[in-house]
Amino acid sequence: MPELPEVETIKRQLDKELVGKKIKLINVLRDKSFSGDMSDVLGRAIRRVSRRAKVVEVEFAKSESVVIIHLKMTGQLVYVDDKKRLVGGHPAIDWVGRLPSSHTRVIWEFDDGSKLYFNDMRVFGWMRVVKRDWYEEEKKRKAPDVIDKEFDFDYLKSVLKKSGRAVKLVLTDQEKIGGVGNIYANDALYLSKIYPGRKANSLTDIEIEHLRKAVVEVINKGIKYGGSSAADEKFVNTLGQKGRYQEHFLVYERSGKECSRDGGLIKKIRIGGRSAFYCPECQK
DNA sequence: TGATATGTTATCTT
DNA sequence: CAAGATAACATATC
Repeated sequence: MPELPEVETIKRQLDKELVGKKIKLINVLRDKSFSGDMSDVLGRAIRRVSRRAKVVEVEFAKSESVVIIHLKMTGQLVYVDDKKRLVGGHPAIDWVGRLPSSHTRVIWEFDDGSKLYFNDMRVFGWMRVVKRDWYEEEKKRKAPDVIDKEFDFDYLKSVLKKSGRAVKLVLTDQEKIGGVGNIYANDALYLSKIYPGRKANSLTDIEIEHLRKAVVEVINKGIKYGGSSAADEKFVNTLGQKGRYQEHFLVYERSGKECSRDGGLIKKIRIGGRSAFYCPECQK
């Protein structure tokens, strides 16, 4: 579930809570979920939590290493101290249930007794300790984030013109554009009135600019509403800070419902093995 | 029981 | 070789 807005929401919460705390120990309950040499961050104080595309980055004082975290489809981070519980990620019972849960893969314990739980039902996500220098070089080779200045008309056009794939697949291709996943891709295409299956290289200049604006708009809206909690809302109560973007979905998970623009019935199709939602009346 | 699931990547197949 | 399509990862829910 987490796309850029969800990861940004998590990043902001964690940055507010974790800076200055020292990690006492890291308890790895599932080997696949953690890699790298943790001795380089144990006992070090957290300096900053940041984000690049869908990756959370944790920086430490007096350390050559950083910890990077990818939640993939079902990862969630839950921070708990005496008074509060902050969560971000996949909506699952862990948000409000007892911790650690059967999905808890890694636990960080801080010097003040607070804890950070990394839960991940499907175990696709990861936490990695990597060298800062190596990671900085890696990042230079990555595609720009969709909210970076670099993501302008010329950039998007050059990416789209090079591909004959469905435009929705290009939008969610992290090699080309950082941070957009299925939810926001569907909504951005709806906003710009473009059929998700259109060949990327068939878009006109005007459509490309509409699409670029729409992507930026839905991503910023997602951040504003604290991300989205998609389905499974029944699992969340007031203890879990669930996002509210799902209340603003334009087409995502709205198949069979009316398009708010012209009343057309929203259809669900499959593109590249993933679901795509669109209004057949206004998306061409 | 079978289909489906929000992300990424390895492995085919053109 | 490269672009594109598809399977795979591991688990839960409808």
